[in-house]
Amino acid sequence: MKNLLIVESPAKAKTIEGYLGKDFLVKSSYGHIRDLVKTDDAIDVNDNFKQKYEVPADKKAVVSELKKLAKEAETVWLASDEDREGEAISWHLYETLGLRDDKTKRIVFHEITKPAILKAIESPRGIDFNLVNAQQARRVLDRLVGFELSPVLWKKVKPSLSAGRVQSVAVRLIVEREREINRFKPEAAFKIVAVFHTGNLKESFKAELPQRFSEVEEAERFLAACAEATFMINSLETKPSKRNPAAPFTTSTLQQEASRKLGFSVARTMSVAQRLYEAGRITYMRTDSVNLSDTALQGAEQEIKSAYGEKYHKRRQYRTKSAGAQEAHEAIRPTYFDRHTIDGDNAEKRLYELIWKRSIASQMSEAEFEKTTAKIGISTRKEELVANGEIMRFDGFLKVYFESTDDDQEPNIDDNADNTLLPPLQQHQQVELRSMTATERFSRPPARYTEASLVKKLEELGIGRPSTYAPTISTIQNRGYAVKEDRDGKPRDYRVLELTDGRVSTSGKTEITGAEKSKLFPTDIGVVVNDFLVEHFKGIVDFNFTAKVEKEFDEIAQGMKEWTDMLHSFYGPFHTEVESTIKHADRATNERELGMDPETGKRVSVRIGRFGPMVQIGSADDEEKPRFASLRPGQMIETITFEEALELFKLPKKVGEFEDKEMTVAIGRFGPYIRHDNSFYSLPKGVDPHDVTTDSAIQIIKDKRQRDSEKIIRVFEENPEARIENGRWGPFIRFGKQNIKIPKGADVENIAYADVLKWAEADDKKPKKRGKKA
DNA sequence: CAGTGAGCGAGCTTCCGCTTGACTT
Repeated sequence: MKNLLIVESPAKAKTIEGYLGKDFLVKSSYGHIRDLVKTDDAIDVNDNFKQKYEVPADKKAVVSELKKLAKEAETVWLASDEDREGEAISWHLYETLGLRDDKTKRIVFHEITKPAILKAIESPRGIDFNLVNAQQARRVLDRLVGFELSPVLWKKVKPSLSAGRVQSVAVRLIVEREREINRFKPEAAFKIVAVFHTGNLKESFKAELPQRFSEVEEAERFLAACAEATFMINSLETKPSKRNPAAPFTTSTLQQEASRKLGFSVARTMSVAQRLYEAGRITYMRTDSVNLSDTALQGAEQEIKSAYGEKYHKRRQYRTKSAGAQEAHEAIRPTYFDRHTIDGDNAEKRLYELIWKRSIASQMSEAEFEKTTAKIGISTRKEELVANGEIMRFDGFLKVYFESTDDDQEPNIDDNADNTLLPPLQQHQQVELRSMTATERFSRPPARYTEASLVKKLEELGIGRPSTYAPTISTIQNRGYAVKEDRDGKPRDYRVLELTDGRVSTSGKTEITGAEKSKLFPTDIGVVVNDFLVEHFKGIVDFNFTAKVEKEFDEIAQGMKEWTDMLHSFYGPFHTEVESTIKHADRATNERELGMDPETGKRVSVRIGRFGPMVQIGSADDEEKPRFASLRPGQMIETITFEEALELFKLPKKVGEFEDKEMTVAIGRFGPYIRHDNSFYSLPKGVDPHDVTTDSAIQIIKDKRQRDSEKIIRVFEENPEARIENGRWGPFIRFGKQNIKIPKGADVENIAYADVLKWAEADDKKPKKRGKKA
């Protein structure tokens, strides 16, 4: 074999092999092949941060194969990515495979196209050790931070916790956003919306007052004045406007759009994209670049011109906005633009179409609009109402794609005065008022993060990389620092003043506010850890810490700074801080005292207990044992009120007997329920668990039994505990507490009791599924 | 789907970034 070329990704290797002739064998390193040993002695801080590396077990096979092939090859081409990590991979390969200078060449390319690769082969270079040193500084700093901070948390908070340059900032963002929301006091103001017509009722249109009234009396006076007024078009202005398409996808923008448009978690987006990439449908999905190769630009142009026509095409090159982008790859795009859709499962199809549309749109002409603004004078007031109309003159890129935004939560009522068509109007024309409303609206707190909007924020801060966004989001949830949840909203009253037929009437309405879907909430442990880190390691969890060290990594990469110098000046003060925190800091807690129990006169306090957040009445020193209750989902130590805490002790509650067995009402993980004879009966929606009486509890139990009995297909004579039932996915066998799947091909009508026993035994031997941690 | 909440202490936990399978459902 003449040439061995090594890239990072096996899918990439396959593609490149097709571009190069028989003289090249193309193989993959599967990312990094070496890492710091997992133990605490990986870095010798007293010997210039000397590192101990090892080939992890799952990389041994790859390394030995590459080693063998490298020995046989005349020339080894190291073609890992052109960024810090890629350069380090080349260096680790060079060292680990025992390569020789005279038969090793380092090449780089930013796109997987034939011309780019051939060109790269014509201009090989050596390994850039400045870049390698920058990566070592990054790697060592992250290890030092993570492996010194985490043990501090084990001592001062609780074992197994973790902290790091990236994850701890992610948690901080969530905690601080939650506090902003808790502190937020909504301000009410009245928004005026009018409907006019031109005299012809069919030609009606909406207009809005730009300013709002904070007092109801002001709004009332305004409406009353309008009742007496005549209205005239004071000015009419028509302006052309344009909208440009968004840049093609990067990892972060793909995660955001897939979250908004398809409802995917960031992890789901990445795994679906990985499948598309491996199937050769899209380019590499972990990228921070918005750049498209010439091949791609040509492909898009050809497809747009043939599918939509010449005037829809406009060649565009985008520039990256995010700091710290390393741009080792292209933007995420389809490999073949003429494939509008692909085969595959539903998720694959939908994600592919999103990528196809976004990429195609990025090379299309702008959409053109004509925006008309009419200002309407009021004879009895000096304010003007404004009506906006918009006509699309040319759809351009909107033919295939429009980008959604994050702020579509809780849309204001009547908020769509924009983007509508206005009837033909003229200056000084009189218009007739049809109706006018003043609606009480409230200012909104900042939005909680979704997984994707948190990724966006991290990217803006330059924290994390395309390959780590999804894992980071998972880590902070797995460690119990944050949870992704839905929360019900609360009703809120608002007032509406209405002017019709010259009279102002007031009515009260109710809306639901604060409902959340799939948002990130901090947990109590997340709050404690965050506050501890902010107090003792302000520098590390500072939002600019990464940006600051990245700047130094860049200087190292340019050969302007010694990587060990940088680490020395960081590690000295950091380590001192770690030592003194271990020695002097108090154990972290967020215990709060809420007051005195009116019944017993004992202290009521909240804190994190062995099994999670809890309320305690009384103390361990008391003669009488203290009482405990766990907090409910959605409740937090920081925000729970005295009343809510006492409420937790009212349940579980005995509500009488039925069939000689006690009935108990409690709230569990899935909501309120009645427990009776070791069975659970959920309360119907809307029933307050405190209001359940003996009679209503019996009724709920009977109802549930009735519903269950309707599901029973057959009870086995041999054993009334064994029966066939209709479940959610069809019939199954209930055998005492065991639920057994009916094997494929079995004749449901003629199952014998012997079959049941056989299947039950087989089912018992199957490994039990791992229970999720609560 | 409960309630549980002491203390002792061996041995363990943990970072970020680059890549996929091997798993289970």
